[in-house]
Amino acid sequence: MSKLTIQNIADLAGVNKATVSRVLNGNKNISEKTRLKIEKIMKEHNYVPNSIARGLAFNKTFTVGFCFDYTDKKAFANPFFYKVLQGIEDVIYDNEYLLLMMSDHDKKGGKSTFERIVVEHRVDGLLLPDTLLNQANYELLIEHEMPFVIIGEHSLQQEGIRWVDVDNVQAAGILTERLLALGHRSIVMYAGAADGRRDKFIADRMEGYRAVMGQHGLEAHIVEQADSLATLRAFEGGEAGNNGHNPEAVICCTHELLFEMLDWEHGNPMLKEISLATFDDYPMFRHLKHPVHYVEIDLEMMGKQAAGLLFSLINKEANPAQSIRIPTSIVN
Amino acid sequence: MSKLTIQNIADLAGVNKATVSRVLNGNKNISEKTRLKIEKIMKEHNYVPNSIARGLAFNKTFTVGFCFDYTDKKAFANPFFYKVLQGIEDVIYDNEYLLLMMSDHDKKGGKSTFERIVVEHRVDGLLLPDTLLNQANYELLIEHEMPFVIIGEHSLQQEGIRWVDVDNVQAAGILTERLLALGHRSIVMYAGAADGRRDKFIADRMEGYRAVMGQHGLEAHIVEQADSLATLRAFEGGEAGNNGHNPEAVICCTHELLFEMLDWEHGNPMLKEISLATFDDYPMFRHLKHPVHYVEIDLEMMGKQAAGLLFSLINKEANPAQSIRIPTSIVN
DNA sequence: TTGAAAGCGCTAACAT
DNA sequence: ATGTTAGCGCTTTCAA
Repeated sequence: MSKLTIQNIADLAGVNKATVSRVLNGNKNISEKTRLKIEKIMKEHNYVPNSIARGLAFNKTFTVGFCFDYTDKKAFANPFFYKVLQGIEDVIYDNEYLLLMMSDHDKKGGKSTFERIVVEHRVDGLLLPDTLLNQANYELLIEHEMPFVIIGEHSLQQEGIRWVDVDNVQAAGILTERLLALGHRSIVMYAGAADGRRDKFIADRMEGYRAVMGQHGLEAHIVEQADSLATLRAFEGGEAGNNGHNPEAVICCTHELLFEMLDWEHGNPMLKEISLATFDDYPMFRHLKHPVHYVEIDLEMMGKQAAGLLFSLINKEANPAQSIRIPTSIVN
Repeated sequence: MSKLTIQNIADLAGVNKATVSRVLNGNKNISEKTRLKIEKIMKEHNYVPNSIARGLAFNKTFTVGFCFDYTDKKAFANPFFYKVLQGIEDVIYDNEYLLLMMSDHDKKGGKSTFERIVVEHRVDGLLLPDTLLNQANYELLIEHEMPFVIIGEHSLQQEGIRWVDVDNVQAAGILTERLLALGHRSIVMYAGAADGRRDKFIADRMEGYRAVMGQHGLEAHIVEQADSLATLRAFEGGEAGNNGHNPEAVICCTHELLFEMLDWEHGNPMLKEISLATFDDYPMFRHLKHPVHYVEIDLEMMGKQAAGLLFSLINKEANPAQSIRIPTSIVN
């Protein structure tokens, strides 16, 4: 039974519980002799301090929250999610912390889980995807002085928001370079429609693509709406005034767009002639009907950096790192 | 600032903090008048009780743990994981609980996270996959009187272990029925090699398949090891003494086996003639080079049932449900 | 170096 | 119906 309290140990050792507390917290003011005696007794009885009581005294939870977004399938049902998680866990466990996970479920009438966790101070800090940092959540975090780090670059314009993200400009750049190296010249980027403001990560990918195309003296063709290969071609023809041949390569800005395209073109022989490319690996790529080029992202590193940054905020370290951009590499 | 304590509210209301505590906990012994007054003050000041202090007094954490297994990709990188999770969260949040997630990371030297959480009583109950319930973990849970429910049927022989699982016997049965309905007679099950003891869920799938084949007067052909379609055929020929034609349909017991097969047979025209089937949906199935039949599982329900069962254990309800088997249905 | 005592914020007898 | 008081298990002054 782990019902042992610090008082029990103190009694067994014939000392005051304050003394036991001191060995628990590595206090220097204690004789080697009594420290060893107490440690021995703690081992023998498998004593484990009650972390709740500890938390109450310290006013800490020793827990970091990780909020995820069910609606963001991309970030959840694929390796993105768990590789990042693995990185996060690594550093959290190293710090003797635990991970509280939540989705941003709205509860009918009551508070959302996110709100509850912040308001009740159930965690010492929070990691959350950019998609979940809206104005309301932001204000809540600030009001309750809850340290947080965004995973994915935030689109909110507030100063002082720390985030960790893939370097999407660079990623789009090397992806474009790769397609150029394969001999392609007519490279189209399929970006998807922007409802309202364009997502930052898409905008960055567009930028990286444009830059590299420009460097090679080629024209960038970005398609927002499409529903067939023909649409991609038509756009290109209209925009650039060339004679409307098929693109040699298409960069899809998200997996969704890629799969959408594959759905349209199922069985279309023209597809075979086209190089497809996108961002982030996906374990099923090798089983697809069509090969796909993609950039590789060190997601575990991303998780580690995010958690590390969060801890430096939690511990109020002097000069916490600024926001961090993770570079990507191309697969062969 | 959420620095308000119960004492502050008591002072503002001109009552004792015990009275405030009573309205917090819905105690009946309180006049409508003072209750309303206190509630008003709490609202005005956005008072939120400190859940750690609450936990200390109640000796509860108001947190349920969910342990997952990184090594089990099947249970993690696909919808299995998050649909179950969604069900779990639903009932947890309804109960005003929170979800602590962890992987069973072994820490060099120190305790694993699992161990820490159990020993430190950081949660009131635990949900964990069968793959993680080994003898050591089981004993730890019992020793610390930690309520738990297994997701997936356990293979440990201890009595009184509660679990929630898909009815794999039934699932294999209806899958086999479906293939028979398509006119196939030569149906092979590819089960994969059993290293050590055969996983329970595979054994169940084998059983369901055998039963239905038997009912139709057909011979069951279960292949454990294979590395090509030819191997499947050779086995069939050797076993049944027929002339070694290709199977008309192959049921792969896991997604891994299915993908393995697709890898072998990439570009093999024979594959086109064969119906493939497996368990659980997978969002990429429709993009595969080859159509796949599968059974549908109400995973959200599974999560809800598991969490519900756990709560009845945590709350020491009189007659907690026994282990639960979730039926599956076939997709059309 | 060690002990005594107060306090973290809340609940729960026991009084009144 | 409300107040008083003693914990829950730990940390942390302040004394000794």
